[in-house]
Amino acid sequence: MDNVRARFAPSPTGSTHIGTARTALFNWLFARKTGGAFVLRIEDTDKERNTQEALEELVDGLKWLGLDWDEGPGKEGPFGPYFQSQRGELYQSHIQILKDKGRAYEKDGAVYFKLLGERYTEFDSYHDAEVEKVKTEPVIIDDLIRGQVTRKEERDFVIQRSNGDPSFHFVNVVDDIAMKITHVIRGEDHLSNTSKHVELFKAFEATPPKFAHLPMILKDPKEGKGKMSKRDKGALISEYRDRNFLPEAVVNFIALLGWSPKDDQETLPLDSLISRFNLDDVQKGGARFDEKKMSHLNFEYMKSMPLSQYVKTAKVSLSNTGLIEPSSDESYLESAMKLCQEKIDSFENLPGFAAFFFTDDYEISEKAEKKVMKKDGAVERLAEIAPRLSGIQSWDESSIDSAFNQIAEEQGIKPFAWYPIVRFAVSGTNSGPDFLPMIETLGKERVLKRIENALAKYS
RNA sequence: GCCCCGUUCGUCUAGCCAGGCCUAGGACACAAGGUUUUCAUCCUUGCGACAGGGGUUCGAAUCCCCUACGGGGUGCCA
Repeated sequence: MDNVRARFAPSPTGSTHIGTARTALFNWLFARKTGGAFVLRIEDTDKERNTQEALEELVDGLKWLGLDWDEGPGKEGPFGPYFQSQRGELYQSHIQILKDKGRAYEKDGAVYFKLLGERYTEFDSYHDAEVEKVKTEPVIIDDLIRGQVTRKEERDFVIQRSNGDPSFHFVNVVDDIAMKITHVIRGEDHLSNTSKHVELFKAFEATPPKFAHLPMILKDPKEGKGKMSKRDKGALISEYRDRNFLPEAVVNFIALLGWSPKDDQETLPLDSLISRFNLDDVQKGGARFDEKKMSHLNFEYMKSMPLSQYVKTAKVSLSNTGLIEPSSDESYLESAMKLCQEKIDSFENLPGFAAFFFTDDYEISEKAEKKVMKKDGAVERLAEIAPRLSGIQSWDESSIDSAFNQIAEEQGIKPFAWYPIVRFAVSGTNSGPDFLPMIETLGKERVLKRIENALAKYS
């Protein structure tokens, strides 16, 4: 395939939806895969609904996901401008072309596209009125995912609204022609409209591009019926950014919604996605969003991050919650994060998981308290281990280990008898990072201090 | 209503176009067990699907038809 030109043509009317992001991703992947161009075109013809904030969010979102464009806002190319609101002249001249050909006419102040064929009127129950219809030749939509789809348009449609704005169907086609778009990859919700577009391409004597209609992303049935909407949980990509999900994981996840690499490989970073992506492998049926799988993928990426980068990202969520200062001890932070990295699946949960490393004001789990401290002998265990730990000269994992082993041996029981109690005393919970390294990292002073406090509280 | 598209484990999917290798594979989730008995990690095992009915065929998840169900469209929204 030479000279592939794919485009992503969103209209900035609200927050960026996960389905919108996937459409962008698939276009981008296809362009990168084929060595073609990825064009970002802003369809802002609906003046009432478009906002600057929505545009910024869209652009930020694409950048965050790592999707760059070859032509578009901020990156002018030979077919600009890339805002439809700035292409009025082109549309006007094309309205005129259709009028000159006798394929457009005015009615009620709007301009309609005129279909070819025998006209008749019929009662239409959906519109609850007599409407004029046209017996047109069937239109064949060449769809890379669904094969050939045949449809008929039977009513003239508006190409310019009475307020002077050209309509979506019209600008879409005019720009696809003008920008020499070869492949139109978009949601299945456009499939039924595509016959309108093909009629328009034909009227302009242009070859229609190849189409690929992506399956819809459906709502969780618990949330209702239909396609996922912006109000649904997990629907907005800004949500993932705000929750500190890794963009690589989000991209990977949405790529797997409707597409599969055909083997058991699932953790696919952007460059693997490019090399393996293929439009033929896109699923036809709708997909449902699964937050658990999203988290799983996020965890995979979190585990494989280099520690230095993990720490960098962790700092953001830790300082947002006030747990660390910019001046905090870097090496302490690093060893604490090393223990967290293998345990938790999102940076969102990090503050809750790791708070005790950074503050004495961490949360005490009542459940853990009941389970661990309310047992007979717990306080005694804590009291007898304190002097042993206090006696350790060089505070490292193996010394701590032998302190526990020693007392265990003397009493003829296993060292694990002490673990949960000490863990609770120093962290307020019965779960967390691996025990010994955690104790080492916390440091002798903190550990002893907290055991002392616990003793005072529970004695 | 009409038109178009779809339907494999709870979920994402492999297999379908080129029918036998499918007693339908993987992942997430879930459950049980294990990991020198923290644990949200890790490992093992388990659970679990071809929407239904007809046909074609020696043979169908794969091809055809019907039904059911789901989705989309039917706007001077995109």
